[in-house]
Amino acid sequence: MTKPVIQPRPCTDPDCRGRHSPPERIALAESICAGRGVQLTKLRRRVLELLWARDGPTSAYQLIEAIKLRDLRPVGPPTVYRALDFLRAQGLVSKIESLNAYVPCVHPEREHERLFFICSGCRTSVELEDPRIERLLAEDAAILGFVATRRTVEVEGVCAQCTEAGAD
Amino acid sequence: MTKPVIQPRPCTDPDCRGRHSPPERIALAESICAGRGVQLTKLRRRVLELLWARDGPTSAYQLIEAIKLRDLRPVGPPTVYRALDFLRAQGLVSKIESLNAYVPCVHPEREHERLFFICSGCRTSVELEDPRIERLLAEDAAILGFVATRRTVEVEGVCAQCTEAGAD
DNA sequence: TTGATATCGTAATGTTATAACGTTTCCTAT
DNA sequence: ATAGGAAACGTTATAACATTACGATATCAA
Repeated sequence: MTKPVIQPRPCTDPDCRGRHSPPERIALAESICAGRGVQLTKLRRRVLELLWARDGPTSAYQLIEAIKLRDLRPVGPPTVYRALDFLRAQGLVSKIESLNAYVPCVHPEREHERLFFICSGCRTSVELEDPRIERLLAEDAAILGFVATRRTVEVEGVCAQCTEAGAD
Repeated sequence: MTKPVIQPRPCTDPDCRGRHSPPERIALAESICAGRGVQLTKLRRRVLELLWARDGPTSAYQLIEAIKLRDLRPVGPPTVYRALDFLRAQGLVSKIESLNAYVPCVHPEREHERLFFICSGCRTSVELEDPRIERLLAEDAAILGFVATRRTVEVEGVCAQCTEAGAD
């Protein structure tokens, strides 16, 4: 049975070949967008960079704040939400529904569904792929005659480090 | 391999023995709460009844509207959110995170995790249990050393009826 | 250059959820 | 019965998240 591919930060995937620094993440995003004929504009790239610069799931309004503080001009909510919509559509960013927050995707070049493990101690999240779960969801959907378009799988709890630290 | 227990409305579970009319749902909730020594107050029961009276996931503010229209006194958001928190804690109601809306649980007496299939055509949802998915999530959590407390599994798409009707 | 399309800016508003604090209700011990 | 305490509820205000609507700008192809 296939082992799930574990992708915390830092990534433990042996296939990564070091594509982990922010510039490399952005370069990968650029190349993906170029290959698809869509534009990773300055603003969209900025939002993606900010997400990578953060420790955990980030709300749209935190992004607005970050841009206000560190950038040229302030932006309004629609501007950031449009950028997030684009990045989500390209699989570069995922929304954590249970937090109303956004995270950059670790391996956008693999067009897989993702699961998220969200620590309530340190407010970080870990992204995983598990094709076995995808298969079961597809099976259940088939039983219902349901045509699936999107999946949300989120597990809330306490990560190993926070458990050790006694925090929660 | 265990088949998932399918629980649409109307329920297809042969073990149900007809516990499906709203009064029976409420009676079941009453007995569960009594058994746990917690109170299903008038307001909490009212919110649960309203959820059962609806066709699909219902927002907190729709509940506030419904109470304003059909009941004695209007209530504020905190009142409804408190009732929802209680009902969720007792497993009588689930929140659909991807919709910010709430649904009554079909079989609260079974204390299982649930998955939801949400139709974007008719805006209804179907609740399922699939222990196999629970097992895989537990396994992935164990690999991460993650202690899980809550799960959210939601599949968005188009249900069989809406597919047939050509709607989407 | 012109027109078409995509992207972004801005103001206003809509929607979802919680904080803070006061009141009521109900149970229990005396 | 009644004082004390806990749980539930009411009320006002505000915080947090997201979208509508419309205009301005940029980009690119014909």
